[in-house]
Amino acid sequence: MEVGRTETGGGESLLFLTDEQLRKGIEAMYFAYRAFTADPDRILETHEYGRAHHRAIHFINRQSGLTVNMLLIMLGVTKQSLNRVLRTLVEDGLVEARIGRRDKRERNLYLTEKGAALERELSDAQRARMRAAYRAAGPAAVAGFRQVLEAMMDPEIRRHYQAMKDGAA
Amino acid sequence: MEVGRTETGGGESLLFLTDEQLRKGIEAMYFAYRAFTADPDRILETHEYGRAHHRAIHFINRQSGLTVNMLLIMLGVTKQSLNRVLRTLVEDGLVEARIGRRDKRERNLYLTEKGAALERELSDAQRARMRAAYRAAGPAAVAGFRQVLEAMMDPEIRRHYQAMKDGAA
DNA sequence: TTGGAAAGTCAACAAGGCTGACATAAAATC
DNA sequence: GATTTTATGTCAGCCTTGTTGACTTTCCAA
Repeated sequence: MEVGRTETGGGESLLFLTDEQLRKGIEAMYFAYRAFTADPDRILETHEYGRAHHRAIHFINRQSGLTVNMLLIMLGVTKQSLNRVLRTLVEDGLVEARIGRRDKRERNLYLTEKGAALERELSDAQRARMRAAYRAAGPAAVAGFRQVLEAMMDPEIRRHYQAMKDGAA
Repeated sequence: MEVGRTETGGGESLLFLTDEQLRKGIEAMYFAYRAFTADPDRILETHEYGRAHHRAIHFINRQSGLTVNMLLIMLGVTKQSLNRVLRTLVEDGLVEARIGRRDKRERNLYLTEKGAALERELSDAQRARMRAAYRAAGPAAVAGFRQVLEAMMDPEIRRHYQAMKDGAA
């Protein structure tokens, strides 16, 4: 609590670590996250889906063929909770669950064309806001934005986040 | 969608606006927000409260004496939803709702000592994570972090966010 | 004095978390 | 080959926190 009100020997200001600065950061996270989810939420309403469906669709699109267990780890929810969501997506023909080749206990998840279409609609909207914010803030700010967010994540999740590469399984 | 893959005439790279960069930003927001709420959530559990109580307590602490209507705007929920939360906080003696001096229809909200104690416990935990992230990323990154988050907010909320000054009503 | 704003309340409902218990198939191990 | 572990699915019930709609009370201001 008494941290950040002095200068280091090296002369680098620590004023950015005052409680007031931290509180502004906390509020910024809260308000920005609300805006961040608002656009997809509006779209989801018209499709009779919720935020949980969006998350599942996002990660299945991101890493086509990932297993239920992997998705569970990414989302950090119980299998019962995920299953409810996943079942409706499969029933509605947005997601296909194929039995694993090597390990037949596993289910590999894929978006159907219909699922991919909804994913595009959702991520277009979300990216539009993110792009506007990025453009307004500029590349240096964006780099800092990403650095702070990464530092805030739980370490295990951060590893998954950093490992996630382009599209393919 | 085809944006960001070229360079401007001025030579400034727009590679930070590619869909892949935007997607990483989206995922970073999601994962970081989850970590951001995890610590307070654990504390709230032991007190039989939820995230909604935390938010109310946060803003009442931040702007002591604010009205129910103002709190409604900050939180972006319905009065019925807020009322349920606020009622338990008043009943449990964490919040005091005083009738407005000028306008007696209004209720000005204040934290009691007990309420302030819980607020401190919650925000200490939340600040600890934020401080660690700030320290790891450094002041320049923090400035960028705040810039991008502000640019992402809805304009009306951003005005409130920027207007909110230190403590007093 | 009356219209409308601020606040409170009741009821009903939905999404999406949770726990616990149990079933099945397949893989892994003894 | 028998047993245990793992991955998945499913049923039932609970909680928090959001929603809508209807209605009341209080009280400022035109």
